[in-house]
Amino acid sequence: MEKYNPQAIEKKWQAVWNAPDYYRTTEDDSRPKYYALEMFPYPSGNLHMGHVRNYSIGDVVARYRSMAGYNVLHPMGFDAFGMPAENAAIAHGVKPGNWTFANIRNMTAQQKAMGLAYDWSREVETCRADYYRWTQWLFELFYKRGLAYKKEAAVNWCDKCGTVLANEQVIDGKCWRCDSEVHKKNLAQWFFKITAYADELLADLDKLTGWPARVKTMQENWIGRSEGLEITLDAPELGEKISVYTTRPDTSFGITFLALAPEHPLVEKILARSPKADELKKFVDKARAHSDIERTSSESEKEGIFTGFYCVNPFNGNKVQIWITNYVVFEYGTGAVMGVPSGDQRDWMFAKKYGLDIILTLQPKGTELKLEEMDAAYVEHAGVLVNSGKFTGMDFDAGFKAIMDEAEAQGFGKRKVNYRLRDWLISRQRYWGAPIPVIYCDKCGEVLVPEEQLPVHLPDDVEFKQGALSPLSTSKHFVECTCPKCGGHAHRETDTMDTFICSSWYYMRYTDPKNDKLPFARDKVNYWSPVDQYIGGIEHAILHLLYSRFFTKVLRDAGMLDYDEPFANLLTQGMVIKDGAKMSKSLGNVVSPEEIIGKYGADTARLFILFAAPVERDLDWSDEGVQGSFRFLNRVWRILNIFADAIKSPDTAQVLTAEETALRRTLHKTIKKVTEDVRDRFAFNTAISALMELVNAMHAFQDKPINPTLARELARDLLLMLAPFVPHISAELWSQFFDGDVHKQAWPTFDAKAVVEDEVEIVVQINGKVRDRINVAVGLSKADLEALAPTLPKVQALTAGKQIVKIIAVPNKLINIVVK
RNA sequence: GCGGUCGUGGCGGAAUAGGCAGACGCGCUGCUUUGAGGGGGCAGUCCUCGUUCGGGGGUAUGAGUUCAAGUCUCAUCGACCGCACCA
Repeated sequence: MEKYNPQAIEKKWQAVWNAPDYYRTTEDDSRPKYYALEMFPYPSGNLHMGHVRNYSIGDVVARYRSMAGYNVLHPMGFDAFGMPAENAAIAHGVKPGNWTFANIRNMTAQQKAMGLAYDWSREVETCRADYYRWTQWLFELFYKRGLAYKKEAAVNWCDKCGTVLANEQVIDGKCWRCDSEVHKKNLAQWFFKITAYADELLADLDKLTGWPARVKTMQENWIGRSEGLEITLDAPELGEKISVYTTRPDTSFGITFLALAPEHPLVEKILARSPKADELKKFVDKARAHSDIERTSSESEKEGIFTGFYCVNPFNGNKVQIWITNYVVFEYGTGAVMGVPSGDQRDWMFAKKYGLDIILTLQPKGTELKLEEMDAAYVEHAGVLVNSGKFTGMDFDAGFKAIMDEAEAQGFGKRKVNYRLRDWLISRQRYWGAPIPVIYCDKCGEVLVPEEQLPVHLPDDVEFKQGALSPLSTSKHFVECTCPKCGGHAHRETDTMDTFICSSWYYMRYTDPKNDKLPFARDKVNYWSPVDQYIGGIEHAILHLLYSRFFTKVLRDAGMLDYDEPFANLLTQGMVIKDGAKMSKSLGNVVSPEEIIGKYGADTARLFILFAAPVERDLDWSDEGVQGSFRFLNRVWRILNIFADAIKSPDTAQVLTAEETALRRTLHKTIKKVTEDVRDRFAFNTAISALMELVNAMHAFQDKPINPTLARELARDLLLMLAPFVPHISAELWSQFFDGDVHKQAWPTFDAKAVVEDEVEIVVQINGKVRDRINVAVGLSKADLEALAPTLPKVQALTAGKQIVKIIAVPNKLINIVVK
């Protein structure tokens, strides 16, 4: 018997699979389509275990679907623009392109060494001109649809990366990439108007029945829709009107102060008029200087200063003090907030701290609240209105609505929907990205580069310096240009696009990767889309997954495709952990995939990673566990070699022995379970454990003869089921016993007759405790079981002298006898 | 603070529609095979009392629903994740 030699086998079969047409997929196919997709990687240099896990899961899905009769699209590519390439250029003087392509070559070789079933002819690399040409084209499409605009704003700036960041890329006030603190900077920047789709992005989450609730909740929170009322208050001394936004219009009669953000435009006017301007200015400067972290932390002390000016509550004519505070967020709502201490805990604390008036406007039904006895605001959305003019006595819901109606009727208020979601800041002051295809003409202003002139190529003659602004501005030949409209003097935009734009449409490009007339043809994208199964890490729950949904909706509205959501089903895999922490260089707990594949082979690496944990959960790396997986493959190899003679023998007329019949039953039960686990639940760990049980059962025949027909059936179906998980060893053993290619065979179906047993073990319980097990004919009726139970000797012994109150029988499962 | 997920052997985990808790694997123990480079096969392995048979207990804790609860309900404790002064 030859030894299992994974290195030799894997090389041999990878050579077969690397033939140009082996995995080529076309639309011209009568089978139903299935689009399996893993999030494409950033070409950092080497695959890590997270990649291995991601691709192993995707490969099982793709290979299984292909065997199960689908026309499967399973592509791979690289998210190839981004900072690390540029940092390599700064640190080592390597050209970002050279660095990137070398990494892509290396990682592609590693992916091929994993035996993944990709259609490489569809590979997409976002840093290539034939791809970013269409990224630029799509920018122009957004621009023409009024969804791309430039504006000056206080934006998030990361010093270390030397660029701005989108809100989604700021995590706890820190840069998502380098973890350094982000601060605000006023810059003129390009934005995508994602807020125009806020409502649909929120509403369509309901359509995503194949997404984890967790991800949908995160997106829901991020979009942060709220309904409320915008109220305008007169400030006669200032000759101004101030708008505030509230989600609690029912408390409007309780306004006792008005809080302005330090950035609010009215602050300048107040400073100009106030006798205590110096004092106010000191406060405003201090508040503005605070970092985002300090300002958005709910633990920060709420501070404010009275301006000396008043406005008027339009509901009851009350005089309301105008304060400048450090806790109102300028970017949300109107940047000004009405203060109702009785109904909002922050306002309550603020009022207590500065001794402001408190007016009660709502109290629970049947209870009378007394301000002097309260030590917190009453914040429930229920109760009865008090001190609210003609609305007093109404219950919460009626009062809420009536007050909004009143405000709208009187013209000082308007119902309004607000979102936490802000527009997507897409400019980056970096080199290694798709240039924004805009030209600024001295005469015509902002002009799009004409479509036929795309792509705007990245120039070579740039200087890289740490923290320098927009490297593209150092290229003379890039910056200077003529206006496409008037031919006059002009210069190019020197910012590039956020790489998340590149990755917002790559899965569409896979459907038509060579198209040089359009980003993709409508019929092709419609044929393959939506992605049937998308697989990746939870870290993209908001960023990439929200942006991609936005892109899909915009392109649908532009008539380029005909569906609403890009990813029908989403699987978020867990992390790979070792010694209780995520693998990382700094912790020194990294296990390199190359090392494992070199030692045990790709099949073992794949098998371990799929077996060790359910796909959604974090996976604890275990060197011993890897050995266990290797052991299992050796066991498969050995038992099929032991069966080899039988497998190759002709059929005999002999009927199966009882033991053989039982083994065949195990086989068909396994087929049923593995099929359901893989198809319906992505429960690869339990599918593999079922295969292990089957192989264990086969080992009972290692020393005795086995019926050739059965041996053949076992070998066949076992290899077919193993094929998606461990493609190399399956292909090799298949070629030793059977014709054709295991990966082009149909997935096995179970024989319903073989699964049926004549007898089944029934558990007999007395008062819920197992007291006996009996074998009865399968399907024995409830009535028969109930009649049978009291006659059992063991039951009679244990129930002697007691009264049987009730007998519950569940056919094929159990009997429970209740006694007193 | 708000929202979510989850607590099962020494470890990773299983129990899919409320019906035998601990499948499968790791580790460990014993037996076996001249296998002798991290080899293979078989058996045992939740705790506890009892010689085998068997009895009792057991899924974070406490209550509840039910003939029956790891699974459902409520409370408590703990872990992790997301959002977080959004008015």
